[in-house]
Amino acid sequence: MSDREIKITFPDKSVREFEKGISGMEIALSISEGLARNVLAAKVNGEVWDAMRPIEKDVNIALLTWQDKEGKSTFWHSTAHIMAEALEALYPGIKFGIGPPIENGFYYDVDFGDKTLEGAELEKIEAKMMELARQKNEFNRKDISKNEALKYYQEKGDEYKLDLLERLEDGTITFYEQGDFVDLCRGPHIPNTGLVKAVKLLNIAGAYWRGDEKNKMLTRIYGISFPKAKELKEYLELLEEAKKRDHRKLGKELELFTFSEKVGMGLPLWLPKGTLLRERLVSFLKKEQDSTGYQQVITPHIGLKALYETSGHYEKYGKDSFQPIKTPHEGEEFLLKPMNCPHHCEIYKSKPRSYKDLPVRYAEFGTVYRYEQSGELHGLTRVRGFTQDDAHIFCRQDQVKEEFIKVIDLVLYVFKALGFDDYTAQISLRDQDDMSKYIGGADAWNKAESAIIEAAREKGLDTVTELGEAAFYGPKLDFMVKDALGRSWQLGTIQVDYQLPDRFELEYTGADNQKHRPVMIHRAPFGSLERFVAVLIEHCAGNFPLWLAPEQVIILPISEKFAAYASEVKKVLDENGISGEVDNRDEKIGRKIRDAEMKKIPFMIIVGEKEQEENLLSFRKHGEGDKGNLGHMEFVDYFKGIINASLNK
RNA sequence: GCCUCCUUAGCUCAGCUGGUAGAGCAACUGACUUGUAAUCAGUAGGUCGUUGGUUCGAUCCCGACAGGAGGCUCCA
Repeated sequence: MSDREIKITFPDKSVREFEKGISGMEIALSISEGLARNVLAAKVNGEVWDAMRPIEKDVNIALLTWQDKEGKSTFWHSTAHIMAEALEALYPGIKFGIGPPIENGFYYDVDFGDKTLEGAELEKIEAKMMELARQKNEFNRKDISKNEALKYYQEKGDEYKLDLLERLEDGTITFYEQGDFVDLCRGPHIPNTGLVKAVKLLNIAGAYWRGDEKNKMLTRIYGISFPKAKELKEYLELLEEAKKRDHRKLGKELELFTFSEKVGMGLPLWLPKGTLLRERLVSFLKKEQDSTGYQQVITPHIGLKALYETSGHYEKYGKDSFQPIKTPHEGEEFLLKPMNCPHHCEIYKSKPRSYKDLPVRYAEFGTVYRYEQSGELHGLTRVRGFTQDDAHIFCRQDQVKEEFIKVIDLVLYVFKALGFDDYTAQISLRDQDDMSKYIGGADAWNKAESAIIEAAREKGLDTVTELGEAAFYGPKLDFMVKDALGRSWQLGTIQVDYQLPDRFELEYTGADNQKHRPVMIHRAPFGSLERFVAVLIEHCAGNFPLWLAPEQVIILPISEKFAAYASEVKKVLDENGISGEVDNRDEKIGRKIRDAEMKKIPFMIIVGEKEQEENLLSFRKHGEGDKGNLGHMEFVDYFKGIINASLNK
């Protein structure tokens, strides 16, 4: 082999020799024209490169197409550049922030100066983008010196790009050029604009430059693009489908909860059916907690301001919270409780504790109130008054890991019983560069963080670690679940806390007859009942597991002549803890079935002449249709069998 | 809190570049007494989110406020 040749290793480990300086695209062409047509980028030694970029040495290569995640990102990133080109053509003089690909599509942050971009203009931009795409302009990569780059943007007067450039090292800077547009960009990009066959700009939003509220707000345009028009259509249909699962829509349709302008935004009103669902969740968890050593406690909804001064919450959140409640007594102030822990600390303090008493586990379905920013409220997932399935475990340092692991087990059991198998476990640690956000010393933080990391590892959890996401008093392990539209929400949470025990001067007497400080673990498997119910609704599209369904069965008499028999059947169900009503409306059976199906009631029991004569019931399963006849108790057994199967550990 | 958009009957939505509104479903009344995803007929229901302004005249145009949607910031 001559030194003009290099060895290329493919994902299947096969090796071929090519001439030095060959590009990913040329390699693709050597395999097949079809592949070459679809190649968007090349992964070279694990790094995504432009397909046209020459390769100068022996490497591993994987050719990326639309099927690959990185292929899609590259495609969307390039589309963002096309959008920028279109915008510059339509609105000369605008300035650009950043324009990255995201999970589904891309965005670009733009400073339009005095102009406000209106939603109606998006179509015009889309049309311009498609026009540019059809020109099949190549994306050209160009190494550029920092000085030259600075000069270019100084002349252009784009302070955002200059801001970005200032943080970059000379020698690592590249420009990408397509058509008449040049952008500071690390790349990579697709070979040419012509690969983009369909574009949809989805919405306009405001976004602060560098995500900092103090900076200017830029206009962010979100969009998505595809290599085939059909795929865009399918994507938009998928979005429509997802909207049907939206808990806000289903919550209204299934009469679970509502909001009232008069009561106030972010303050959910639970309707009877929603309350029943919620109570089932509560008793499910209570039962589990009772058998794992928790004790229920109840504390009031308000507490003296001094309580939260002790806990540190007032200092941290006081000015952004619901303001203190005054009383006729001058100087007396109460706060709506934003969390239950201070109250629980005081319960712990109500009597002397011995090391033999620990761990002590206090659980409360505690309703708390937080003044969330108005723009952040969202259905049941982000509200201003909500109920946490809270508990605080007070234990010795040597019990922390074991307790933490027990809590993880509980959370996983809850998720399993409800069919959440697609969650991520996130370890949230402090931001070491900005300790002003937190209370407590580095030593306590180190201990707390390593306790969480170890426990998660021991349970074999698949975790991601986020720095700077910790609570102000301690690190946490959060369980995140996605909603119908792919947005991630935190459900279960477990937090280790060395600060509150200090602040409340909690103690226990050790075997050495000395006073010691307990460690506190905050935990909530659901997180909050509101958010949990919201995500549950979207997860099952309103088809709740049988044991949770607010209406488990509905009895449908063929005509009013069988109303009496229907009540007999209902009595049997009632006696066996099965909840359901009789549909005595003056309607045909087809209509009653249809309505019950729409209400997503798991079982329909149909009773008419035949059933009455033989003392049977005919039943249907939601979404499945007629399941035949059973005796009353046979049905009860069948029903209970389903529930037991889904709740067994 | 900040950007863009939205708000018409209980619900889902029509309403042609300004002349005080319409459908389907639900509700109510009556007929039908029904066999596995919508029986028929009739009745009633809205100061077009609120509030200023422009106009002879505003659901429609402009402003403010409230609520909602999608983001940003935030999230004990």
